[in-house]
Amino acid sequence: MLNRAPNLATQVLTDLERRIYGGSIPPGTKVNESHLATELGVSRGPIREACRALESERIIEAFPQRGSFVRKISVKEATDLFAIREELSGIIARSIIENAPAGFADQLQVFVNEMDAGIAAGDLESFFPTNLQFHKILLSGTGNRRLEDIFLGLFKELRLFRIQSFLPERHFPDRVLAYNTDSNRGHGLIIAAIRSGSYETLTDALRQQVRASRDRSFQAFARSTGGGESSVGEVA
Amino acid sequence: MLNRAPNLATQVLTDLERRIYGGSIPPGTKVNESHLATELGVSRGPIREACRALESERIIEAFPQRGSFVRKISVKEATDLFAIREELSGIIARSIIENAPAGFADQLQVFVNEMDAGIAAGDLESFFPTNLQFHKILLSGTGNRRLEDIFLGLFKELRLFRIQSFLPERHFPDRVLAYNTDSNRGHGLIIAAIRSGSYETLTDALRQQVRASRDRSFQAFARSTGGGESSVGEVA
DNA sequence: GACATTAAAAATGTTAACATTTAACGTTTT
DNA sequence: AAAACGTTAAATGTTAACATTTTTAATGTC
Repeated sequence: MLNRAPNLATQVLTDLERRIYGGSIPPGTKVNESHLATELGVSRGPIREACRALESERIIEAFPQRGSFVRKISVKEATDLFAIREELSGIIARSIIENAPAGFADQLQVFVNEMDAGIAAGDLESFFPTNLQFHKILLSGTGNRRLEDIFLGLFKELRLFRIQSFLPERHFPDRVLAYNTDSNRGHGLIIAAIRSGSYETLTDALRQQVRASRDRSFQAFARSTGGGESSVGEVA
Repeated sequence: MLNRAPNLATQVLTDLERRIYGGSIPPGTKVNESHLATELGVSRGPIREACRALESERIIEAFPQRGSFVRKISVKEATDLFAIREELSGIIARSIIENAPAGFADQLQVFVNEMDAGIAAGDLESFFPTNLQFHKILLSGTGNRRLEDIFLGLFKELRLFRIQSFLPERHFPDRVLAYNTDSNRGHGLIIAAIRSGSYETLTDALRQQVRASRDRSFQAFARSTGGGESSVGEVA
């Protein structure tokens, strides 16, 4: 195992999250406790604890006596998630304008540059983690810890939805890169809005980012439908 | 154990929640795995799973090698939670007006009547569970499952905050009953707003309910401060 | 009497084994 | 060949025991 967390359950948790958001355990996949335990060199206890946590985070779904499966997000669910994200734009913008420290925009710019570099290098793997980092910092600017958690939860759940669409497009890197380019352009507008100091401008930028993200996601999903049942396997 | 859930961890989870929201395990209390296991007649495995779930739900806080403690909610945190609840009023109102089925208001009225009856009978214990039921039904009217979960999560977390204030007032039942009376009056206004079919009216009613709830909570907290460190014990 | 030291007790972290249920497979039957 | 059955393998649910750490209590010292 890679990290040095205080206990095994937490290590398993972060490792599982990394795999799921990395796409190596796609939605619909069963998480086999014994196999995963053997692979990670731990017993099933910590695995079960990690799965309970992921279940509460709505990342996996557990069926009694059947096992745990990475959740599949339906179009209806994704629509609902995007709607909530959009609705939170106002309070996020207001909180950031009121609470964000000096140099906050510069801090965010670093991640935008990093994502741009990744795009230029044709790197498909690094965008999500860096994007997540960007949003973590962005939300930390609100000073509202709970708002942070809620938004990041929605963000991660929507990642599952995108994976369903993008996995079939893994061999069309240009599409993913185009998606990332658009997304990162939006990040730039958010930073500009923060610099403007205007609550309304930032709200608009955040709402627009959510809408654009939603449209891109649904377009990708529409393209992927047809092979829509997606691959369902078993892991570890 | 009282319920017939599919597995022990789920049973322990619901039992622990009932105890915590019932006030028998107040914020700050440590949850002793061994003691609880003995009391419930199960091993520590299911206990640890339930604790992991409660940790993800932000009900308890786990410190490595130290144990799990029922969370104490600070005034700052409560303020943040109320702010998010208020901000969600718009999308909740809109979703309910658009999606709620016929007879929805009548369905809610049942719980308001039940709470009124409890108040009249001087029952301090039944208000929260029934109030939770009211909000569960109310939120289910949105048709947005995730919005439901987020709101109920905030609602439960705020319950922890209120418990901190109300436990010292346990021997001033009139104060709690006055609180409940005010709260239930707000429920009536929400139902009336739903009947009106106006999105704006319902939004106002929901916002007003949040604000009133916040004010009442902070007043109770202010009264309880001084004995503010609250009782910290250990449980089962 | 307060403080540091140390030994005992208790609590958490972890594992391996057992019990029961579910899934998989081959066989038989129609 | 398809479906139903029974058997076997595998996976989940659960427990009890062990290892390590933390807490508590006792002891001794200043």
